Amino acid sequence: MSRSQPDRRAYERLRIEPVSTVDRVVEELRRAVFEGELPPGTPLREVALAESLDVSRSTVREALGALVAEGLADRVPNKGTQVRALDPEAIHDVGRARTVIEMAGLERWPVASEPARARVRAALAEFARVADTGASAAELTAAHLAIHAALAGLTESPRLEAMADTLYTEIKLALASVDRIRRNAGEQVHSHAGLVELLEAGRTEEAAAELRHHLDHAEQAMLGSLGWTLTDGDASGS
Amino acid sequence: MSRSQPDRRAYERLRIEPVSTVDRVVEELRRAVFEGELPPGTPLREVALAESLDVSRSTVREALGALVAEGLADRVPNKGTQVRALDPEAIHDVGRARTVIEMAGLERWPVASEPARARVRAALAEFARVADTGASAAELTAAHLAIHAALAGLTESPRLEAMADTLYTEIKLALASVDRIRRNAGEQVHSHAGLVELLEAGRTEEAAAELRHHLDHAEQAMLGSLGWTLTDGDASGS
DNA sequence: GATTGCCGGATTGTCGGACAATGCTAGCGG
DNA sequence: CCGCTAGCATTGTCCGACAATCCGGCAATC
Repeated sequence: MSRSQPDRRAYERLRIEPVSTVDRVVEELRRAVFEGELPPGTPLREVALAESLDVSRSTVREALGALVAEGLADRVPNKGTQVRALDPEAIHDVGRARTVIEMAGLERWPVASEPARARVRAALAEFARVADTGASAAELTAAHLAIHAALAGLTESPRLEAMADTLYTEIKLALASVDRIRRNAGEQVHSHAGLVELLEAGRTEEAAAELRHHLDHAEQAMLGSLGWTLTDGDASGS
Repeated sequence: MSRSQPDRRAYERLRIEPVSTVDRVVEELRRAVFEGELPPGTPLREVALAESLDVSRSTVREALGALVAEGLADRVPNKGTQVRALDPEAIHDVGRARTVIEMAGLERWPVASEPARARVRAALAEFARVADTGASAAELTAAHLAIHAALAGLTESPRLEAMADTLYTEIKLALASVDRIRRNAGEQVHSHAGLVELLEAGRTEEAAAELRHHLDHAEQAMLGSLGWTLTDGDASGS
């Protein structure tokens, strides 16, 4: 063994990602979904997409499979694939799940590695910056979720982080329908900053309580924002 | 609305699941992997599989995608798909992740729904029964994992349960290589029974400690059983 | 009038073949 | 010993096709 690698470390961070056609299709669909161009429930027809995107149906099919695996779409055998529609129950479940993971991360603050903690601080700073410069709603939520992702990162478990990521994906999906994101970004920043301060001060208990409160509140806000827009869809006229 | 449905309720429980060809292929591959017919690292060649299973390559491809999503295989672009090989680091991570989820479930014992608690008791009883009748190693681990799945079920969050399931899948995968499952099934039963007793008695703290200890121990046992069997595979003769 | 049987269009599931792009290996020449 | 090149194996993507299934409507039946 031991091929010649004199300066491996210098190149350690270099990475390239091969972009397959499928990847591009997935990316485009993801964008359209998050952008609200494809509202929840929209059927994703294979032939039509293939023609529109000028790729073969096989490619579209594979991309749709990826979307389903990602939680952005639902597939019913022999019926087709649709943009995922989240009901209040799903929102609640996402809330419960992420509470478990983020709380686990938070409790590990004292023993977490320095980079993991730094990531939380960095995410917080970035959120503050974004909130200040008054960015788009999507950017705001992205920055906000980055903080929570950093909290999940405190677990220092790739699997838990990945799980948290899928949850955040669902949240972004739910929020895609709601354009009127709450404007209280300032208050949000303050709340998170307080959370981190408590952590830095070693008052983990209080931080946990704060986080739990925050998550409960966030869930309520989300449900309130879109709870009634999705219940029973009585769109059938006639 | 309200079409005429006089006796809808009578049919409420009826369900059928369409079995697509892809499903069958996935099932067969899963079986082969768990059975050890396809050891970790085995390449899953598309054409060869297609010919062997007498299905088209498209179908195999889709099945492989499902396996990857399930965590049973890894796919490297332009190189192919292989049966997943778990390194010690992965084992450790699975351990951390499931600890978080199962602990969360356990802490919810007092407030969990009755069916959720009943599931734990049932799984425990089943494990004891299986251990008594001296079943196969695979059945034993399945019954064992069912207990832990029931613990995860205490969270009563479908998403967390699903996440736990993928973790258990990985554990089964890792254990597939190890035929010589620890024989101390009796002791295992005892340990879990004690855990549940503590829960029933409301001594949650002690139960948590017990579970944590059990999980740590299990991880050590797994690492010890296969830690050295998977490192560098020097199979190239010539 | 409600239920059932049947038909036609739309869509998905699966197939087979085809070809370019990529990765791997071995041989060739310097 | 090293780099280059050619060749082979395998995957990525495309195309066209057909059966299976779903859905809505319409006629037939009790």
